[in-house]
Amino acid sequence: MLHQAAVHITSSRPVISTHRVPPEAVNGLAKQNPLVEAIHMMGATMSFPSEAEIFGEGEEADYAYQVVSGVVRTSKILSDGRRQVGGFYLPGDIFGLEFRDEHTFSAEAVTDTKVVVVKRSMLMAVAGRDTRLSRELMALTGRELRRVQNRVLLLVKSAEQRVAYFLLEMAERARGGNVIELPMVRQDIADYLGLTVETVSRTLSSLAHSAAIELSTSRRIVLRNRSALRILNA
Amino acid sequence: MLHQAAVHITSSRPVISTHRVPPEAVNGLAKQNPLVEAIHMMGATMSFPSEAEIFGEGEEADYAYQVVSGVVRTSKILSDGRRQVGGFYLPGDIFGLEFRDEHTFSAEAVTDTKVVVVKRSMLMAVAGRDTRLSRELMALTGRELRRVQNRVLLLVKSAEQRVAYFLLEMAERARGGNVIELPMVRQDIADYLGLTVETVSRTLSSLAHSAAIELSTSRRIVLRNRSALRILNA
DNA sequence: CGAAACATTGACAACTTTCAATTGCCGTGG
DNA sequence: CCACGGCAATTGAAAGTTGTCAATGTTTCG
Repeated sequence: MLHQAAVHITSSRPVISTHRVPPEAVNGLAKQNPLVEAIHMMGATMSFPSEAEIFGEGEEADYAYQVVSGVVRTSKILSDGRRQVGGFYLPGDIFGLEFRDEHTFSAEAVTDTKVVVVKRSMLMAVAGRDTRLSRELMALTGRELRRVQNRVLLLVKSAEQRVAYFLLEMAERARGGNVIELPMVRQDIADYLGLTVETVSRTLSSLAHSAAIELSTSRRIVLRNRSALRILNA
Repeated sequence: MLHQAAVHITSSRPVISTHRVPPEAVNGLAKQNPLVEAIHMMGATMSFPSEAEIFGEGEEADYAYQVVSGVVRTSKILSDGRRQVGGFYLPGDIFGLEFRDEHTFSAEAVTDTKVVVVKRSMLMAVAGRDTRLSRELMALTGRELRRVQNRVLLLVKSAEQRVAYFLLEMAERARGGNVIELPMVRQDIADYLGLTVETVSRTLSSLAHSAAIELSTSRRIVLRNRSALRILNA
């Protein structure tokens, strides 16, 4: 039952820069979203090197974050030593916003990463006055809840289904068409899907053999037959 | 991979009664909770016989519900025919409140059940004026999110750990001390934990052999050694 | 270039599901 | 009241899936 768990300890310090990032810089979805606007108006940008911790599990959840560039993962170490990855956040995604004073997960940079940080109290204060913002916060929460519920549904499926789902999800979110450049290592994927690295690796190989995907390099995957992947998921 | 799935089809009609239920009637937690007060002020009570559907997956989520008596489960049929149970709701618990217009899960009465129903729009209207209520709604959402996240952590554990967790959770929520009167059948438990009935049954038998629990009848379980169960969870 | 980290593959073990049979429980009707 | 039927629960045996351990191959980066 004990999978190996990859626990990275990095003490790299983040670089804090005070200049403002124009909202348009992020994924183009900035306009018309009051939440994104608010974050960029009031926030400061910070840079984290690969594998650096952005915040720790149990720390006070005083800030909300939005990815500007790079990729972030949230994770939690289970009592048996394994690690569960809560999710991956790509440019434009918001993370770290909690409904209680402690972070449930920790957050780490998967690659060199830039994020915008804003104090939660500030966000809440504005939300008290701006209905659109508070509505947007509700919507964000709803999406987050749905995302976690989908993970529950995912975790009762077979290894093949989980991996197929992961590939389709990444392909859609990263918008690289059929080519996926994975920013994370196999261990991250395994801990996200509740599998071992070996099972993830074997499943990918098997999907490659059945011509559903192509493994150019271990980090670059091409979807050759999306519907085959979707059927697995079905 | 295909477990058997228990799909119950019942066409029993609910009984709608218009009289108000005094808030104190519910679990004693009514006072000081503006959300519970609001529900009972504005809501109507409905009765559902065992296994009746309260709302269906995909239906419009116009109402929020609170259990008065009995037990409710939410569930979803997966494309492969299996069923995933989202959660069990005991007297006092609120369910069916969504952030979008469709229900993600369906809800059924596990036993004969009485619930209070309130229109979501009414709740939201009041929340717009009453800060305490809107704060309570946020808190409820936060708890729900945490609950689902815990289920994610649960589903990556062994069958024994899942069953132990389930027993401890039920014992705590039903407040029967060490005696648990299970309102649901084994299939419900299995679909909640992402296991098969056989595995649940075997695990319970094994826990009974190791003297951690006692199976008086299949519906009545006595916790004999809570710390043994907790260690499994650890 | 070479070491270290990452990824893949194989063989085997452990856990869970599947299929099948049996037992126990409970309500209904004779 | 008891017997019967039906459903729920348990148990057994076998198969399938995933995890574990170990070896080998590959990539990355100083």
